[in-house]
Amino acid sequence: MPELPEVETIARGLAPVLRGRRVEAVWGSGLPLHLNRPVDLRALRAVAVGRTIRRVHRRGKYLLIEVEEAGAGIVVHLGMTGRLRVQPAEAPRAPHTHVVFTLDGGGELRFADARRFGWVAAGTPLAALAVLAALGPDPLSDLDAPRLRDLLAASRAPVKAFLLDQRRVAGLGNIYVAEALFRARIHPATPARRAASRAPALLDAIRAVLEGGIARRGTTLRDYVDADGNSGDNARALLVYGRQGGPCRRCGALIRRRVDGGRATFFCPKCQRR
DNA sequence: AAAACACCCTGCCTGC
DNA sequence: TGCAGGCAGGGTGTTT
Repeated sequence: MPELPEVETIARGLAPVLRGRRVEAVWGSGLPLHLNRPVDLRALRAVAVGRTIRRVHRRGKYLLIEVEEAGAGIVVHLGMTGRLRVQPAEAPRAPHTHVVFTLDGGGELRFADARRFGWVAAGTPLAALAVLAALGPDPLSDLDAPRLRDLLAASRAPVKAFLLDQRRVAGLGNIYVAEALFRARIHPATPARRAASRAPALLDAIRAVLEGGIARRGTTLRDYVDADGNSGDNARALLVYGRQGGPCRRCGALIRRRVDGGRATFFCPKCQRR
């Protein structure tokens, strides 16, 4: 599932290939993507066609492709099964390919997404997109312990729901939240405001799991591949996610799985007490 | 106002 | 062997 480390890995893989390339055309499958919304091809073409890509980076889980026009660019959200690759134009397109940017020099930037939870949109400028403007601080660059403490203290939500809310902290999904809470020894159902005093440890844990995920090039459970089509290696480093019934690597107790808000939650009942 | 929940989608896996 | 049903969890819109 593309969370911050997976999007970062894709951005790092795409950046050297895309930088300096000119977009010549944009194609769409015609199928709607996220929330049954059609892709606004006209807007994509207006921003991208004839322009040169200057920068490829990430904000939270959003991939940003900036063009030469000041601040303008394309934003891609990978949803659950989205894939972004640069491939030769003559190479066969993967199933569920929905948006294709033709590049000068013969390559194509292709967005494929089996479940169509992802989306692609234009921003003029990117910063004006409401979804980006609403994002909370990036835990690797814009967050410190006092700020996290204040954010936690202001929320009545369970700490797991707090961390999944992109308006609070940007980039965490179900996998890395489970891992971070385990490392910080915080039970997922703990009210956020009661976890505020442990903000320093929680921030350390968040950074450790995200940096580990990036170092291992992302977590591949089933669908995720990087910009080169390679799986990530982080799944073997997971300590609680998907390990229900297995022994805790720290204390040996059996990892539990429960469902909160319709989402699977994994934790060690001994290391993470309420 | 914030929190809880339903919903979109497809592929894979399980159980009958 | 075939098929129904459950599950995966991103974000958003609606309800509580």
